[in-house]
Amino acid sequence: MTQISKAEATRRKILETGHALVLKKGFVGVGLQEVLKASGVPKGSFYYYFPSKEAFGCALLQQYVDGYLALMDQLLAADLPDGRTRLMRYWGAWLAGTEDPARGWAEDCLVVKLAAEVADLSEDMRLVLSEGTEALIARIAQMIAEARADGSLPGGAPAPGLAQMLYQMWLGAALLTKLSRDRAPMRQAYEATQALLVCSGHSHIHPDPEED
Amino acid sequence: MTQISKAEATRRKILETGHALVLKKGFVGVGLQEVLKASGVPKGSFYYYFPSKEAFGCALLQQYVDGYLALMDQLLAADLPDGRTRLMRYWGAWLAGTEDPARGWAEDCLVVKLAAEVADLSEDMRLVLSEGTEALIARIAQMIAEARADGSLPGGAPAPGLAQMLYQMWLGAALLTKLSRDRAPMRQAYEATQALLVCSGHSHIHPDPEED
DNA sequence: GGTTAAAATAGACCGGTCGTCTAGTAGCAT
DNA sequence: ATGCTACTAGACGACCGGTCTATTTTAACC
Repeated sequence: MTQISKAEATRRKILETGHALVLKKGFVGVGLQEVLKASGVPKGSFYYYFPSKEAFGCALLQQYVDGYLALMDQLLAADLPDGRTRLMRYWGAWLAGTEDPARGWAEDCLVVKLAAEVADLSEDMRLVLSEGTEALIARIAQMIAEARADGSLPGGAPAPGLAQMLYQMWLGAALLTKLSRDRAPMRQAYEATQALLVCSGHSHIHPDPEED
Repeated sequence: MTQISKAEATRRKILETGHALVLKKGFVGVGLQEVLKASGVPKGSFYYYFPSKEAFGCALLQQYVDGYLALMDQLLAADLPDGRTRLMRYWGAWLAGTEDPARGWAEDCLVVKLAAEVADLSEDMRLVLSEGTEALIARIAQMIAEARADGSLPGGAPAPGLAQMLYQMWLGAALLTKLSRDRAPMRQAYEATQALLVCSGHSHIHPDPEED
């Protein structure tokens, strides 16, 4: 089976190198030539592995969200004291990545880097990212629900809305951190998250927009 | 003095057209040629008005933040029933722009569109945007403080931190809205904002990260 | 070992990139 | 009118963008 995986290995190598490059320079900011050279793959080979740059971008994003979601599931399956700990461990990872302690994983987030660029550029890429975040938010909501079920978190606003709102906040925090080169927004988000989860019983976040 | 303003008018025209184009296609995604053609300005003239594409980008962003901040000051100076109304009017503008009702102004925000791209691309552009958001957050904090002073909003978490947290949330909401083509995140942000402003007395967002 | 199909590559293609340069026009002051 | 500056004009260079066709290398099979 090494023959099959040989091609797959090359494909993966391109994707991997592409990820790193795109994270730094954006999608349109990176040329195929650059990716290929960095991957040690000859230029002519690109269209053997991908039908177009856009398809390459989709694969890149798909691989990323798959990996991310898998990590989430791993966290969901991990046995930890309670649901609240699990949830806060997730947010903590935004601040400081699981392996690399200093560099949080917010600076490595492709959603943060590419969402705005991709949204107007390619419908296919947009969809991959959009569905990815949707699935992610669903998992966060699940975490909240479980934490409430085991009593480690008080009830309050509906979990799905709260999850979305929290994710939004962290997304914005990551963007602002990227922009200001200061981690204060991330810390702010962490503290706000704690506060919101505990006292969300008071703040009614309900899904009807009826009010003046 | 029409001579001076003639050149200035052309410069402004380039900036204006550039704004629209960049908003759709990103900064690196737009070529000078395209901007110039759309502006009706010949290609050779560009380097008379701007020393480089980067400088053009800085001017573009500077013009944008100046305009935005001016709009904020206008809102701050407007006489409205109370501070809370003023503040919520600001957030309301994110949802539905002042003039164009359907299309909220979140889709037209250059910070949302360019922050991630510019942060790694150009230090100069990054700084313009970063200082812009900083000033913006300060004005939001001021609004919160004034609303508390006139009694239309209860006290609670320190205004600067709250302002930053709210802005982050809206930034993330705008990004998610751009990505999903669904305004639900924006509505979510609006409701969460109301809840947070009113019940922030309970949720202590204090700047010490001491707890298990 | 020779045939054949698939995997992988080389390199040309055309158009666009930013930026430079020189020649030229318009408008005003003296 | 002359000279001077502000501004326009577009060709030009070197390079890089994504894409494609033709070609070579590799492996499989009998």
